Amino acid sequence: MVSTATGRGRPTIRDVAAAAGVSRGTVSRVINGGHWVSPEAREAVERAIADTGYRTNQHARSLATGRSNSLAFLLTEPQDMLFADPNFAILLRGAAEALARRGMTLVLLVAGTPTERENAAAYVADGHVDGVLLISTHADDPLLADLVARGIPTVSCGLPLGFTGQVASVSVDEIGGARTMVRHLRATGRQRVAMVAGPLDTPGGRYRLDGYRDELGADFDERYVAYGDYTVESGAAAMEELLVRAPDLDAVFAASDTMAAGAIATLRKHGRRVPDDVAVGGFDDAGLAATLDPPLTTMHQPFDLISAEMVGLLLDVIAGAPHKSVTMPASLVVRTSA
Amino acid sequence: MVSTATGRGRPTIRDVAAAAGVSRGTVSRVINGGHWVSPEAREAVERAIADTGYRTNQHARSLATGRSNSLAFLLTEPQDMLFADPNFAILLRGAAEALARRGMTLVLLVAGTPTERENAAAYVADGHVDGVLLISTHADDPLLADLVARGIPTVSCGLPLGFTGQVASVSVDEIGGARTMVRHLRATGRQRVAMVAGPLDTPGGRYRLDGYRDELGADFDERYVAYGDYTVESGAAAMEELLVRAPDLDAVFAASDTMAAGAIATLRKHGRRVPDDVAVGGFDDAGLAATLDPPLTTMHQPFDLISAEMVGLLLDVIAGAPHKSVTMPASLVVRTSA
DNA sequence: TGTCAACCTGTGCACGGTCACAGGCTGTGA
DNA sequence: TCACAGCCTGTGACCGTGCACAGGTTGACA
Repeated sequence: MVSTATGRGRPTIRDVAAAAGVSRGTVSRVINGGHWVSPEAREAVERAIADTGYRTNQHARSLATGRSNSLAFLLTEPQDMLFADPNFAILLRGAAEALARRGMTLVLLVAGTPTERENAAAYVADGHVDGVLLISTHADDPLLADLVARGIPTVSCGLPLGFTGQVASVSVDEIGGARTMVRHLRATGRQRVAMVAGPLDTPGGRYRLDGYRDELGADFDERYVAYGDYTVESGAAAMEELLVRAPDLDAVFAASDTMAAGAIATLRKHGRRVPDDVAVGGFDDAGLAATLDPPLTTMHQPFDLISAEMVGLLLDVIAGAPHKSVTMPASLVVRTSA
Repeated sequence: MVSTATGRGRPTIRDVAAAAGVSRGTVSRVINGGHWVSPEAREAVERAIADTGYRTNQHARSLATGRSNSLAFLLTEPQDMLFADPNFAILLRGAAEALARRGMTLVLLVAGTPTERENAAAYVADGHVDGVLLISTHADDPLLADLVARGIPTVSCGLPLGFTGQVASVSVDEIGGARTMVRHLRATGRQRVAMVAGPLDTPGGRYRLDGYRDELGADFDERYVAYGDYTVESGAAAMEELLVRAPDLDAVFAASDTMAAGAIATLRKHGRRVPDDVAVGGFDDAGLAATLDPPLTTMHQPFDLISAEMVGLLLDVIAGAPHKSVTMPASLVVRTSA
């Protein structure tokens, strides 16, 4: 019997109570943990729930409790950089799945333009979601400052440079990953490993360079480093620069796959074969890595694990746990370019 | 003054009413359209809203109205095919933006596994969202049947083959797009245009082939058609088949960019130059189209417009309008391959 | 002057839960 | 026999909004 006692609409907690011969309070107790409820009452309620086909009304529950049972996936990327990368989709999907497993849902918030940012901030501040999964590459994001100031539970994807300790985060081991790649390049016999680094105000720009420097130790030489901004074009330009400053280089570690793609194009233009003359290593294992010519050796970011971890961490923060910063290992994916 | 009259929590409609010297009902009327309310009362309420910093509580509103002010973006792709394509992200982002403009939000629902499908169906049936933006490539999707049976407002992305007329949809002009591509190939002097078609139980498989056939008219020849399943590998295999059956072909129209990528690989393997010996045209303008070697000439799907149109259509359906099917034009993007 | 429509306003109830509190029952120990 | 703790249950208030209804005011018109 899936009809309701009252006859109209979906069965409510009252219908269940009536069917079970108990009060609303008891039904509520059974639904939420069920402490201090006699076995007979619990069984009766559970049967009544099954009989009536009762499902709790989230809107009513949210109104009463103030919680919403959903998290926001907040994107603060003005450009479509993240969007263009299949990894982003993996992150999004992973988060949605991790939430679905807990009976929660994911609300997608896009905050590209200033107007959108305001709306998103208002939406979050209004308590429509219990917390925020923040996806942002920029270190000095004012939106993050806003979230922190309002005390909204937040987990950042990637280390939030200006807010260390103030907000929980999940990030890949940038330094360790960079060191792994440099070690790999040198292990295959390369002597002079150059680097195309990213902007220093992003964690990927800063810490991947740190890892490169750490691994090289005394062999580190400023002339072998050039900078890009994660675009393909900037990688190509940085490579041009390196070929002038350090023409004897025999390997390049790019701080992102996109910049590696640009670097490869430049190398080819100048007649340097990849990987025969110059080995090229990237970072991210973005979608284009496998389809590049030659297929790119790179550091894989475990976005599926990262998103699951972010969800777990955020729920902890919501429950009152202190902020934590979790680091996930990057893994070397050897293809052809190095 | 952004504090509340009662002192605790956020200001409610009562606080606004008190501040404006009117009743709750009048405040409610001002908020919702404001018909039948005197100019003075409206002004007083508006000022009171600004003074108190009042924002309407969606949970309470949803409980009272039964509406949720959000739509679901429902993905029914078992594999990550859609996810791997940046176009998917454009679709998602476009939908989120179109909703944000209306003060609504987008809930992401992933229904890959059977369990996920059930949960998603239950979630939707529970009235957590007002309607569903369905993203599915499979024609006979049981989830769609379920949605239709339950009378849940739905808009499909792409023509839902088994449900013509039963559900609103937004799709690209498959036939017209295919004809445009074939016309382009012939206009550049190609005489024997072959086709790598997709599965006939998908709209892209069926209608792009129809367009190809229509455009060729009397010149259509069954031997010049092979089938794939949208994967790169299947495109490569179909191309092998075509080279055997119709070795004199001088152009290929692939029903997707991924299959075009496979076709190009096969052609190169057999020493046919692209586009010198064989011109290749694709469909979708997927992310990989621009980075293929040579860059792929293809039909661009306007996913940004499609998503906005889907949202508009779904809101119409929710408002009680009859189901409509809207077709958006695909545009030819000429790169190097044809 | 009475009737009536058009306009504006306030009030009570409903939406479907949660939670605090009071109170009943039972068994134990003084 | 009484006090009291431990367990279980029911009730009323409340979360913040929308909506139907009733009623009040005003002006036009017969």
